[in-house]
Amino acid sequence: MIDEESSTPPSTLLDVARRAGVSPSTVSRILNGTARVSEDKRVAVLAAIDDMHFAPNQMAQGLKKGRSMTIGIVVQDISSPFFDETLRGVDDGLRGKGYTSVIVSGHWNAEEEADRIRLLLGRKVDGIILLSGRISEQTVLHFANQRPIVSTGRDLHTKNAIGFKIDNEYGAYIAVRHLIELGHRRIAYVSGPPDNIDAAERLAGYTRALREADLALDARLIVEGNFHEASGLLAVNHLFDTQQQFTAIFAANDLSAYGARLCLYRKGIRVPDDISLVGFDDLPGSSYTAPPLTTVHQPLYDIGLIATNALLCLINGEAVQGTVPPLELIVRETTRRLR
Amino acid sequence: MIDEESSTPPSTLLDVARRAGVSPSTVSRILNGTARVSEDKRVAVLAAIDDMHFAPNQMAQGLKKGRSMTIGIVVQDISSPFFDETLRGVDDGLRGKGYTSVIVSGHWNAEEEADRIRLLLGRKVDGIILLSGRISEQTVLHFANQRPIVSTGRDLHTKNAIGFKIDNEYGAYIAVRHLIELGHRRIAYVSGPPDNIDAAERLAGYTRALREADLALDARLIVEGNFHEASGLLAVNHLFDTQQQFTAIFAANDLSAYGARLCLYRKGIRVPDDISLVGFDDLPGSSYTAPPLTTVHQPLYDIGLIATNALLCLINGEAVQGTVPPLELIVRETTRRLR
DNA sequence: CTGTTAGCGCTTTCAT
DNA sequence: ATGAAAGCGCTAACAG
Repeated sequence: MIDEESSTPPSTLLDVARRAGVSPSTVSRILNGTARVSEDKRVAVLAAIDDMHFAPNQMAQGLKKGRSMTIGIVVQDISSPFFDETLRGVDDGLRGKGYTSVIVSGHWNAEEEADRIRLLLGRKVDGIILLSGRISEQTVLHFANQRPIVSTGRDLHTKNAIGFKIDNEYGAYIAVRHLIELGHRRIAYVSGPPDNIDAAERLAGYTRALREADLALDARLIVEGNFHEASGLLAVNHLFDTQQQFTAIFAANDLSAYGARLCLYRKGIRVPDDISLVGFDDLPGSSYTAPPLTTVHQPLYDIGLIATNALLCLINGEAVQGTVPPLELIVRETTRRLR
Repeated sequence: MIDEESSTPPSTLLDVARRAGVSPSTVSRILNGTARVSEDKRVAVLAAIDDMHFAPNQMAQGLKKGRSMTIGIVVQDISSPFFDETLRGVDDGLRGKGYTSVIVSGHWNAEEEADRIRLLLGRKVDGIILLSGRISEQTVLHFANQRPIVSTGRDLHTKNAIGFKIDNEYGAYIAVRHLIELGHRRIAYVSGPPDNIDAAERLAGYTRALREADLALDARLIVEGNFHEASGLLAVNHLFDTQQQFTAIFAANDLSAYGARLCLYRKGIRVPDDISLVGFDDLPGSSYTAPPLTTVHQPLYDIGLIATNALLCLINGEAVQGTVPPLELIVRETTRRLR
């Protein structure tokens, strides 16, 4: 291999200064627009920067300024459509602001999550966005006095930590009420993990909708899932194995709705003709399932965007603005009127 | 709000040294295991570190050592199941290695991609993984003499840049051959964007399979898509609008296969009974569509893992190891024998 | 085994 | 308007 292409040692601000025949401070001033510089020097420096391919070393800048221009994002799963949508919002919220994000995963584990936050803090991120965090509010607050934090899934509102929460109970409520309005009386529920707060709230919404309609709550119609496709399939299978009677299924999230739908397909049961199905999340793929899924739309993208703006505000000591749009039922083609 | 919880100014190595009554070098040595230190001092330092909640400033470390312990990942879409799987591989490949990754998106745009790479370089990443890059090989090589790069989608093998390429042509070939073996004669193709190299190669595979089976290539059966769901739906719609006769559809990727499937559903056409369908990618969701999708499995996760290991090798000047497993057809339930 | 010293590349007073 | 100098927090010779 020819070595002439070999690693150019990256040029430094000092190199540029020498080449342009000015002091380092002058170069720095031009770079940051910190002060006026005479036109001739400016031109010389810009030229030098250009043909030396100079780019400031962000680590040096960061060390000096005490700001890394990096924010940390904590997700629970590096590869899930759920987090993806939110990340897209974050990405857009950061665009053009000069910030970069580093994404780490807590893997749905409070222990690991705290660990990753410590890592981010060591990396001197300027702020943290916590998505579906598992750690306690107290822990969040603890970390928050090192760096500002905005978190989803909790209501927080202190000087350096704020949180947005969506109304899971309400979301589940409107989903089930929709089914009831369609004439369904026996509605099965594929739940989320019992230790998950979102799951618990959705269960509460399911319960309330039933109660308000004077429908009996039948525990046999509630099957535990874990938010993944496989659990949806298993859950519905279980419903059939135990010979439950039902005309509709409400799944705690879209992924488990997909699993439920596959189970139904396997059994030759038509959706929505024989059984209605509604999910929760409205993942991007849910408008392209066959048939497209009726589901509760979570403003995932907006949440990412709003959280990012809020964090930027906290970082700059500005007042935080923006609220999360409400949940909304998207009626597509997996539900229909009974009879 | 009570201010007593207010921002603790993060303690520095010097603080620790003072508190433990030793020199900064000693603390550094303990931190890095660089040299032996007497037991009593070690204990004192560790204690100090502990109760001052000290964590080394990575920016300072990085500046000094010239290594940021960060690698950059360039994807084209921050929220796509395709990149997700690969990122999961990268994440696992990095685990426990002390490296953090920063993910940026080129948004399927060569210009922006180059921009993001420059950004990563400015952030002093120790290496870059380029996923489905759009920039020219020359550009990659150019950047590569600043930092090692490993790229997917191209064959590269220089001192500081290596690339892995999957055999798209072969993948498409086995997909179509499967259909032919099942007795299909008129096989429609929903292509990818014509300027996309992967798409072009897949088209070549489709063509070869047809040719080898002495089947005529009918241009009317080839409809342009763009790798997204909507384009799959539109493409198949177009096929019907123009009254084409076909018994099977090969879609250039899973996402467009989903769209195609929805179109078929809308028209009341059964899959696979009336029409067979095969995709390309094997996204995680493809085993949970109804019916589960027959598709060409791309080892996305492995690609991420292997690319990461390769990059780590490049960074440490070690010999690069590992090859990407071959593509493989996963026969599920959207294809069936004709008649 | 341990402390002193000199920077890594940049920004920022402080003079001029 | 511009340069000299100090220093962000850490590591790595170099002495001892």
